[in-house]
Amino acid sequence: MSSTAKFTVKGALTRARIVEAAADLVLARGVGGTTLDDIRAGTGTSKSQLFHYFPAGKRDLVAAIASFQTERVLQAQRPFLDTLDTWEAWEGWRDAVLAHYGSQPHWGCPIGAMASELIGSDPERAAEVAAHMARWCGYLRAGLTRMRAAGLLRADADPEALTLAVFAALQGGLLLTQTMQSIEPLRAALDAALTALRASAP
Amino acid sequence: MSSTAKFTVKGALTRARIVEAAADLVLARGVGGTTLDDIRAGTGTSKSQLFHYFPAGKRDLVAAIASFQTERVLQAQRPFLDTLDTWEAWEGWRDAVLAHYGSQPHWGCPIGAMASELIGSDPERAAEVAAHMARWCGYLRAGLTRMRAAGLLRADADPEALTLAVFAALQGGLLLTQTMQSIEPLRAALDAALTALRASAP
DNA sequence: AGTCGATTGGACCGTACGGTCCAGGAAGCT
DNA sequence: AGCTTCCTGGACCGTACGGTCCAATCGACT
Repeated sequence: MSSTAKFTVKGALTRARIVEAAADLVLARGVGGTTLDDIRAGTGTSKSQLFHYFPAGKRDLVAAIASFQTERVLQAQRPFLDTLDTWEAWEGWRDAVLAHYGSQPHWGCPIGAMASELIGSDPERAAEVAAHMARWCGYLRAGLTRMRAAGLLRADADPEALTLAVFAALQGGLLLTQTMQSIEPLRAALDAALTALRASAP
Repeated sequence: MSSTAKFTVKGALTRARIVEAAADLVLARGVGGTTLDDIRAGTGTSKSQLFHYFPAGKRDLVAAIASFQTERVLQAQRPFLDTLDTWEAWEGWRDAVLAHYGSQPHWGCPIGAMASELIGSDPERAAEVAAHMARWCGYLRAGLTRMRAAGLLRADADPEALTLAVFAALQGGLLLTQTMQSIEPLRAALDAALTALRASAP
């Protein structure tokens, strides 16, 4: 919410610069591992600017980063994400996900890692991140629901459970991607998830 | 390594008490969210004891916790983990995993969450945790390899890829378990993974 | 009993980090 | 131009936290 309200163009630009640079730092070193001074140095700004654009300090900044990363990752999955109505779309989606995460400067999922880290230290922010993840899941579930309605999935298939399975495979694949420094786990996880999905075809 | 060497029985006991209590705290609040004072208070010990039993301080303690949690979680999967040679064993394993994580006081995987958090702040410790995860994976891969040899999996099945897929489903399911405060994601993820596994049967 | 190391308590220290404050520009508006 | 609001720099502060130190006590062994 909010976004560019109450800032001039210049201000909004500076704010955006901070969020983007901070997002990269947090992706690389985690929320707890990134200090405001790191961000200040990495963006060529000053402490007061950070608190000018994010009055609640690190909390606000973290929330902004979560939104930013969510938009970025959802965008990378388009146009497939909105039209997961066919098996071809799912294949395209899988490829888009692999391409996006394969091209990132760092491994792992910005959203999943933040959620996992924050849940123990800042439940409120963690809930926000969880909401973003739920939104993401919503696209998958919507596609599966439409596919079932169209007869591409058996009537007894459970879109909710299948959604969770695919999303879990995605998140788990990304976690392993991080620890193993390789894209293979993600590929294997997604392939298996799609195989499981197809097992629910009539 | 090391373990009870150079400590008396009483000392080893205290050390174990510290590790166990600290493991719970770290599981609940993350590594960065748990201070040495928290641990001191939570175990009724003193600062000097922490450094007596873990000379390198938090780093040593974290490493000990990782080992402890790994043993605990591997133990919970036995005896299935050692004999993943049949489909029945895999079903049993799935149930054991669900039962173990369902009975924990907190959601999420102690190992996966630590790996994800540490990778950005303490690469050395993260590598240790990753090694534990690799050991865990080894059991899955060994089972799948034996199954292929026994003809329960097609000759063109890739045990390595299937291992990654199952383990990713497990870790991803646990991550969602954490953010959604429910065991369902884990159940759905494991069911889908086993479905994908069965798709590689002759 | 006496000795020596293992064990424990807890005061203390240095610093890194989140956050505050204020003063000095830019930039928009009339 | 003059006023007001936004923007920026950077010194400063309080404290939380990892880590150190030393003295007191316990306990195993001779």
